[in-house]
Amino acid sequence: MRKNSKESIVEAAVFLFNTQGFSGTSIRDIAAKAGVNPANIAYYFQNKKGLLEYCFTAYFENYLKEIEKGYALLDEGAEVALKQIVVNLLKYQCQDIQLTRFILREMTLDSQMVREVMSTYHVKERYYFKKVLERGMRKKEFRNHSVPYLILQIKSLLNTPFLNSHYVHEVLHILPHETYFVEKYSRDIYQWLDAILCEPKPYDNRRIVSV
Amino acid sequence: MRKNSKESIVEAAVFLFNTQGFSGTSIRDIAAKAGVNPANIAYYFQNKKGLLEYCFTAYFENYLKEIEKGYALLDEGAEVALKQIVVNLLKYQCQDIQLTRFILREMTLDSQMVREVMSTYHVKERYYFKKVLERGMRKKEFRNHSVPYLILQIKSLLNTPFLNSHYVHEVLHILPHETYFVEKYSRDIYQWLDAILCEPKPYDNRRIVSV
Amino acid sequence: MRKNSKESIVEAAVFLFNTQGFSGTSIRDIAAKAGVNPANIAYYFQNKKGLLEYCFTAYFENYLKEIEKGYALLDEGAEVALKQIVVNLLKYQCQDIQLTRFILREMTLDSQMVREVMSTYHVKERYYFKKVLERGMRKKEFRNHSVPYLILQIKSLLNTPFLNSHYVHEVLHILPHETYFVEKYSRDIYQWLDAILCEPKPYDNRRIVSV
Amino acid sequence: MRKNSKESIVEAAVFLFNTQGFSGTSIRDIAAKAGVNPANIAYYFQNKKGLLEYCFTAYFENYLKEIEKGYALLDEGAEVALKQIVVNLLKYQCQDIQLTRFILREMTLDSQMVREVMSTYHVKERYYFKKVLERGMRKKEFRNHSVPYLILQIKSLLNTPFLNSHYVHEVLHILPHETYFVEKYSRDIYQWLDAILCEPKPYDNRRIVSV
DNA sequence: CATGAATGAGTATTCATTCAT
DNA sequence: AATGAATGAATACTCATTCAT
Repeated sequence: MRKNSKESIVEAAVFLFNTQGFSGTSIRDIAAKAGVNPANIAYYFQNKKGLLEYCFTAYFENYLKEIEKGYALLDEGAEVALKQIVVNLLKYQCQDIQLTRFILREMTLDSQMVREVMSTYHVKERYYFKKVLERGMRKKEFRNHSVPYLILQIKSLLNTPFLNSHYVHEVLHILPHETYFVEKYSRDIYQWLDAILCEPKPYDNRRIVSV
Repeated sequence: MRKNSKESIVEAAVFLFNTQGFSGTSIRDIAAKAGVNPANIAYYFQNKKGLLEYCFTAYFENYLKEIEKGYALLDEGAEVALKQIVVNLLKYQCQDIQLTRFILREMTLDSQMVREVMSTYHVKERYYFKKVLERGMRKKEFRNHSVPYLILQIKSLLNTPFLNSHYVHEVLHILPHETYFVEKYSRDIYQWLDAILCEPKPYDNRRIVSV
Repeated sequence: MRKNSKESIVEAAVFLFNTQGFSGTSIRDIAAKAGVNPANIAYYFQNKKGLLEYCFTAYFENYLKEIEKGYALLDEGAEVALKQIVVNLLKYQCQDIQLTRFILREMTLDSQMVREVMSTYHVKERYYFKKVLERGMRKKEFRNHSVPYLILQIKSLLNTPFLNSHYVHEVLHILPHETYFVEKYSRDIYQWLDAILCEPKPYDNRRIVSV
Repeated sequence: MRKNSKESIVEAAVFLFNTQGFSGTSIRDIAAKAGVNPANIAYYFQNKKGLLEYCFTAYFENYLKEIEKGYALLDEGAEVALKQIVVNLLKYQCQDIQLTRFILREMTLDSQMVREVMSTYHVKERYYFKKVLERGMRKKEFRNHSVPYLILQIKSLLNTPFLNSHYVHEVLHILPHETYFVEKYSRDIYQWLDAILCEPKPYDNRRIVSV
């Protein structure tokens, strides 16, 4: 019926996974919303788990790329690289808030897949953050701090607006999907980095490309 | 036959909801783990949703109390109150990390219950935070800032270690359930508050009761 | 709680059996409506089937008595006896329309209990009707007719208003619980008996006691 | 795999509903008797209630048609039409005694569905009966009588043999499914109509088509 | 590519009943 | 006499999945 069955399935799945959770969503719900036959999902993704894996892989592959794009600037300074990573991830997660929220939520479970994702993507992510932070500290750009605790705090600030987008919208009246949000919120995180991490120096944030 | 059927049901439920999610956990799983008959769950909690509501209510009632205990110190200064709220919530969430993780995750869905919780507990929570922050700004204790964005960041830092306790443990090797964690992490948050929020002044954090 | 638990249980049971059927009614529904503990029903009636049997027995014992009261008039003539039986049964079934409807409906099933009731009460009932009809025919009071078909028609007319009391009320706007109904309806049945069964003779229906 | 799953489900359902009642019959019983998977019932009829509705609709749609076929003869006289309706309904109900008994029994409950059926089919049925009876009275074919009471009696005579087919068979030894029954019983009802309703005149019942 | 039919295993829930108190 | 706790079995229903077409 539809032009692009596969695409419309993913679209419907992300929407429903996002609002009801993975376990709370049935393949028939997805098929109904996508306007396709349930058996079609098995055809494209083997089974429900395959559809989940498809979403995870797509998300984290590109997620890592965004980190690597910032990490590539490490030679220009740890601060530059770190701030670029931050803004890249913010933007990336803004692109598809529904998918982001769903992935981040699912990552809080204790499943086989979560363990696999953590042992690959998250370990790589930690590697990049660690490299940047340690280099900053070694070069006296950054003050000394516990690296894991810094990563924890950076990730806290990066993920919460998306994971709790409903709360953020309804209670705080902040709209994370608007372009203004990235600008404002990245400035807040920069401020936190400047205050907590960076040695005081006359530095402006102009170098961070914001595209 | 069992001494405390009701209690053991809740215990098993929290554990399983935590690891598998609410929808991913069957009433039979819970009953099996608790060593009771599945029908007993209906007897005590009416249905699965009732068991969920029981957990939510218990959690948020006490959650609010912790905030209110800090808020009561407002006359001694906004900073004192805010830091007390922070450490209280950290400790409270540490008490039962499993329950906390499960509740925080479930709050990222778009269910009827989530809407209800947000419109009561979260709105009250925002009220207290707002009062403290605005009072701090009015009295020149705090610098001027966007209140919603401040709340967003405070909640980010407070929740993430628990929501992502698995990641925090496996990837960052931080153990949120150890007493050391609260000490270390609350100091990090205080540092952030001092740097971002508080007007520079010779102030020590000794006033914050850490019990 | 209640003064008379047993009585209030039966009352509630009859009401619910009547509206929802026996299988469609749960012991908890009954207990709730009667304001007693479900275990109490087992105490009084052993089990759900016992409660049913109690209703059946009470109903049919008195049902038969009403027939026998009419049958006792056989020496005064078959017509007198038959009409007395008719009016007695009409009145009896009017007394507790709810119970009557429920019993009559349940008698249309193929259960063990139904077979037992039929092989005792209904066989006796048929015996009395047959005796009266055959005597009427022998004495030339009645025209010759098929006895079973006559019984079938008499029972049709006697039971339908109660079995279908809802239809009778809502669609035909006849109210079988009003005293007027017995008067009017028994006259209709007499008219049918006179026309179909009785040999033409100057006879009035005054002899039939209407108490 | 089966040739006619849907048909065999309905067949099994009618048999079991007839003997045990709707509430007393489980979907598993039906599936077992029909030799299909229980989930198949949900596939075809959505749920148990859907299966019930299917039976009701099928029954009453055709039931009304039989009435209308007789009503179409009204121009040939009220008596002709009425007797044709009677014989049509008798035959129709004989066709599937099991379904008829089950439907008639279920109509004695106070459910939502019963109310709906009554407010559509039964109201239409009453309309046709009323039209025929009033026309007969107006044209002096019939004596004056209470229309609702006449309808009540006609329906009594028409339904009871089927509703109580078990009793009729076991106690009275009348076999309503044999062709002889319709002939004999319709003659009895005609006799009743002639005696009670029709003005005395030399009329024979030969006009009523008995096919 | 796509689908309607079908299924076995699983879901939450309700049931009548039991029993210690 | 009466009840709260507890249970095993049964309930209707939903699930992801398979497969012939």
